[in-house]
Amino acid sequence: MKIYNTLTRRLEDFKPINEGKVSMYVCGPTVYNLIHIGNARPMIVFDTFRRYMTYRGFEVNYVSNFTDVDDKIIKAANDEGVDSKEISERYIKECKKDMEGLNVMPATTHPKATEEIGGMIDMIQTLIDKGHAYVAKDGTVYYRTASFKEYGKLSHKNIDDLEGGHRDIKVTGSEGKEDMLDFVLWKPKKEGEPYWTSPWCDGRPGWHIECSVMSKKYLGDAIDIHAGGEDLIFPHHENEIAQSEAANGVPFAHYWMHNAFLNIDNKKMSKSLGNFFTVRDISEKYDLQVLRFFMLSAHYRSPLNFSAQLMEAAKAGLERIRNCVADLDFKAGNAKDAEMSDAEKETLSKADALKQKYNEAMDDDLNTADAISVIFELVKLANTEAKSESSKAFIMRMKDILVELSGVLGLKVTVEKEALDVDIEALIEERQAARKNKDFARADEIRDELLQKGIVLKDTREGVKWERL
RNA sequence: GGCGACAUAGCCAAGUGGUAAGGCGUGGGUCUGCAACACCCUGAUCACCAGUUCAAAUCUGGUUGUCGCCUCCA
Repeated sequence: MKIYNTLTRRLEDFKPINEGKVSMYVCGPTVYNLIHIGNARPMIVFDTFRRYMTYRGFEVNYVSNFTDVDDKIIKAANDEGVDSKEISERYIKECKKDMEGLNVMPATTHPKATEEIGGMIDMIQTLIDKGHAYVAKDGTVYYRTASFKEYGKLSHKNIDDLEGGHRDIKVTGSEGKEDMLDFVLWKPKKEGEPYWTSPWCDGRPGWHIECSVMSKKYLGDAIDIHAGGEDLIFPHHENEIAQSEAANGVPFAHYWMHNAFLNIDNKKMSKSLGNFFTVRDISEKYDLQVLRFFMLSAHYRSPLNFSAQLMEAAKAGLERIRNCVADLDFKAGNAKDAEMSDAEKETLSKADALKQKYNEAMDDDLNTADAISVIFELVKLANTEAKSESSKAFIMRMKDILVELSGVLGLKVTVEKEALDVDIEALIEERQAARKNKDFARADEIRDELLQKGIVLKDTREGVKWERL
């Protein structure tokens, strides 16, 4: 397995700290609103990575946090006149609902920042004790960036550039800082804000310290992979490294993985541009599996553009895979229990070769676009080779491979078969009779009627098939 | 100003030295009462220029263009 490591800027062979195990931390959302489709990209990408590693036999310990204390949450709470906990709990619940729709597996652990304050205070104290942090007059605790020689190693920035940069925007209210680059570990409460008692002042933690602490607690001082959106490289992940390595004395994450951004109609998604979509918005128009398929159709490190047209294309593509699986299912139901023919065995060996190709694609820094193309090659093979006279064993094997490989991508391609209402069945039978009598007007009438009820009929060589819209 | 990414057919997107995967769409055809599904056929010399090489989309240099980070942000 090769992974592109942001730290070294190159593709590296993945070597876990502990044989056969993967410890992985993915920065989760700040829960002040419904998650947007940009939030969904890392969730889907790294969930797919996790599924693949699991598929390849690794035991994956996957931790993803919820940041549930933050300015935006407090603002949302004040706007609504409710407690900030009410806001965060509400949106954690909604986020989990969206994740389910996207078929993103729950993490091994989903820690919440507010439940880890004790650990944060401990780590901040350690940093102060080691001289990596200091307390300002107002009780704010800052990280002493200059004390960490390797600061900038992830984002590959050099500190002089950062300090002497030509940026006009200066951090305001930074009088207590020794250096402009120092960042907050703990800040004093303001009126109406949630707070915790600490040795320095009543207040709350800075954003960066949360992830360092939660990662340490649930995965240990050194972890295999730390992942998130590319915008987090600086300052968030850079600061996490500074905190964790200064406090723990060992390299933090061995591999840093970052997904590129999702754009909307070639522009960065933002509320001000009016091109802002929540996952919930999309779910009203599409099965969220379509969104997942869409996101995996490009490499995770490439910027991906979102548009209505592309969603339609994704929908059609996913439909092609599902049609194939449904078709195999249908044929299997009628197939005879016969020995597999030599031709079938040969086709299966082709399928196995494709499976190998799929693994190679996924091993290559999670090349899901290539992996999907392999699935389409399998679809073509199945559509061409599976016939009504094929053996059941052959058909089932082809189907299993398709379902398995799609499943590793988190794509559900099987359709739940449900019992039809008796009257619907009667209508289908009546229509068949009408067709036999060449009463096509009546036949079409029935088909339209069923369409109204959301049932689509297809007349195939093997008989009538139906599916729900 | 600093750092970085990208530029492949109508659209999306793999491919990082040996004459361009896959999907969507388009057009034509087969199957079907029709429709849908499926199948067959249909498309690019890889932004531009120069160089390295027997050989480049793939390496080097340059040009142009798009974008991201440097500020809360997936």
